[in-house]
Amino acid sequence: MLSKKTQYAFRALAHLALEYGKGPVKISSISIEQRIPLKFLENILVELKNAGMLESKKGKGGGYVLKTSPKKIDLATVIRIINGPIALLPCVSLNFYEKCKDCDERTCGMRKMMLIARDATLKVLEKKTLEDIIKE
Amino acid sequence: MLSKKTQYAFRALAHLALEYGKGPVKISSISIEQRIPLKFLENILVELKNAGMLESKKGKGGGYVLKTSPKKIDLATVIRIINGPIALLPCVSLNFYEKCKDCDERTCGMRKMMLIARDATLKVLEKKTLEDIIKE
DNA sequence: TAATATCCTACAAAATTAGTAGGGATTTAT
DNA sequence: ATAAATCCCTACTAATTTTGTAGGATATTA
Repeated sequence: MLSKKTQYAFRALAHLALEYGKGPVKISSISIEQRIPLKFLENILVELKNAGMLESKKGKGGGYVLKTSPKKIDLATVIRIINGPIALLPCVSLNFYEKCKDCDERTCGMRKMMLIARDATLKVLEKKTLEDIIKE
Repeated sequence: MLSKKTQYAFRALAHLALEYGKGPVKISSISIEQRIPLKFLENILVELKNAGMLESKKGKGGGYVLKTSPKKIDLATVIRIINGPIALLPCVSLNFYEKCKDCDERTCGMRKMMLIARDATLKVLEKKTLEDIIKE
């Protein structure tokens, strides 16, 4: 399951997607309109910014904007930044890979199945974007 | 990601699948061979039993057996028993559904995307079984 | 220089996960 | 009947992760 933090991230990003092209949006207004705790949201937006998904501007008139079009921001990328791995096991994760102790990867049946599951999930999450979320 | 407990569960079930038809297997021998903490494994096996996946026998010569053929035990069922929901959001879970507060389910774009992702994942996890895990 | 806003570090509370302890209940063998 | 073997139940503890909060530093604008 996605953490609450990740759900907040998606709400904030959807908000920014709707304002895309209209200039910076303040954290505080996202916080209020999306009902997300202000300071928690700050952390989230900084993380997204550090990951290269957002740009920020300080001072009056400042705020956050999406760095690229909502069409180009896919859901898998967002999840990886805030939530972590998408795969069900570390040993089948593309971006957070960790070898498992006691199994031989070439023959491990569990791993094979989890690879298939991962691919099926990724095929969706890498194709769908913020655009898909906001379009009614 | 699957919890460590769930990974233990799969290892224990794969073990039982390999012994399927050969009589009960003791917790202690699963614990040793699969390197799973004994008391923790006890909890896991009782849960699987209470969920109807295993049968147990007490006393000498006792232990656990799969209640049905490894072919009939799919991965989604195991995950739901030990790990919980497979969906990425409570509002798109079939077995652990919870309504989300601030969204209209008919129009929520996030929900639509997560439904598609869930279906893709489930299609794999409901089709693959313990048999698939143990067959080399 | 004052106001506005993001950014940084650190902490704290709550929830979940992982594992342990100790003994009770049931079955089998002697 | 009794002892041994084995699962089963309740409760606790420890570790980790999640969900925040606090307070101020830094940058920008007017």
